[in-house]
Amino acid sequence: MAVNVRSPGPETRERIHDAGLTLFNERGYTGTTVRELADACDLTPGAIYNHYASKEALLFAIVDRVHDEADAVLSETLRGAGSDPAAQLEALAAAFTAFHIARPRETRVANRDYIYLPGGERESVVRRRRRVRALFADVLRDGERRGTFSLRELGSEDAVQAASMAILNMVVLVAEWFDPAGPRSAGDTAALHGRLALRIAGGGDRAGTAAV
Amino acid sequence: MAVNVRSPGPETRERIHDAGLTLFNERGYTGTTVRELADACDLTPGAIYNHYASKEALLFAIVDRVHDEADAVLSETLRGAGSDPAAQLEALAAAFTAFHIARPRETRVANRDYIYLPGGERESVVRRRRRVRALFADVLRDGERRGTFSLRELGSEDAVQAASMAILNMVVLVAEWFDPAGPRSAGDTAALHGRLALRIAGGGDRAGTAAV
DNA sequence: CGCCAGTATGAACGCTCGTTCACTCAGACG
DNA sequence: CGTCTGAGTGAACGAGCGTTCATACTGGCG
Repeated sequence: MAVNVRSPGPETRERIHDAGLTLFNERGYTGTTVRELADACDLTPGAIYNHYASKEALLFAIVDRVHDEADAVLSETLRGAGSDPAAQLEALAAAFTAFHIARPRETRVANRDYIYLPGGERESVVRRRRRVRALFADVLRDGERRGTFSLRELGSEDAVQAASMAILNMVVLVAEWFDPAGPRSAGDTAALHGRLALRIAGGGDRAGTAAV
Repeated sequence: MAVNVRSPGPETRERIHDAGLTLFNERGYTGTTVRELADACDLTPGAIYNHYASKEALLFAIVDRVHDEADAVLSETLRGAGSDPAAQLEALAAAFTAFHIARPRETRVANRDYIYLPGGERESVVRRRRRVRALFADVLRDGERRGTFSLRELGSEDAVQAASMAILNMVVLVAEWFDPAGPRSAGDTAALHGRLALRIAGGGDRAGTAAV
């Protein structure tokens, strides 16, 4: 009856991926039904299964891809940041902020709904997330050891952990409040987060990063 | 057949509330079924409805209560903090951190699952959350105006918003990584967050808050 | 002591869930 | 030109969902 051919290549798969992004973001994974997914792509529920083995498989594809992209952003940023821990931290915080502003749906779904993945896949995601935490913590520890940062003077056991989580949470949750129509641009906000990260770490303000 | 009386007063209602806290926290609101809820309380599904009108009503009771408690903590803290913005900010960040460490299930459900509330109730919750954001932003703005904080020197439009969100996200998400069995106590972590908040705001370090 | 209010049961309600299946059809290929 | 393949339909599957209801029991009150 209706036309069967809507796209030649793997475009449909991508359309489902995108609809999953939008709907999982808005209603959560368990709050989204396969029929809603199908409606959003102008498909019937059954057709979804020509492209993904299950609803869970779609979630994993979404979460996995954004983690790939995040890893790429972080490692490229680190590679271009030199060896100064302050420069590294500022660059990482800024780049990761820009990444989260550019992909609000992806990052929100990844951060919130990965818990619905089946055991093995969830663990693999958890491992990847821990590696990101460790990356920030390592930069802080490195800077602390070399005297660039000053976290020990806060007088708390292992302030590195709390500080790196403070930086990471600032960055990861930026899309919850950032308004693209607001007075501050994405780039400006990313740069601001870079400087706030340095403040948290207690270093880097010495070499005139103040005025822009 | 089985014994019908398990508790005299409104204790059962509280048991359901607590099970909701645990299960919503672990699986999310839409990921939790009324039967799981009932099992966790040694009840049958129907009995739940003697105490709550619906699953949604239970969610609202949970979210509403923790917001009441949060409001109480914040206003009491502010009342006892004097008029110095730095002292206010440090006390607010510390107290709110302690609150989130003490109630990890409650705050996680409130922060994540309030989106599943029906229109009117969700809006009321959103309003309350905005008021908390405004409280922190107001303290920052006040300190900025009085020269206690230094956010303008970051060279970004409205750095107050970004800084207050950085502080709030640090505080609100502490339970995601804080380990009660770890080397740092809850009180110590709360105090550390108070000092990190001052760093973010760019003030308060002048009057020897360094060593503890 | 009789009764009522409160709280439980357990079986059912209609609905919607994720998924499957038999089938259709268009386009590519030998 | 016949055939095969990939992508779609629409109806159905069993399971499980949130919720309701007739019924039963019990402790406290008049």
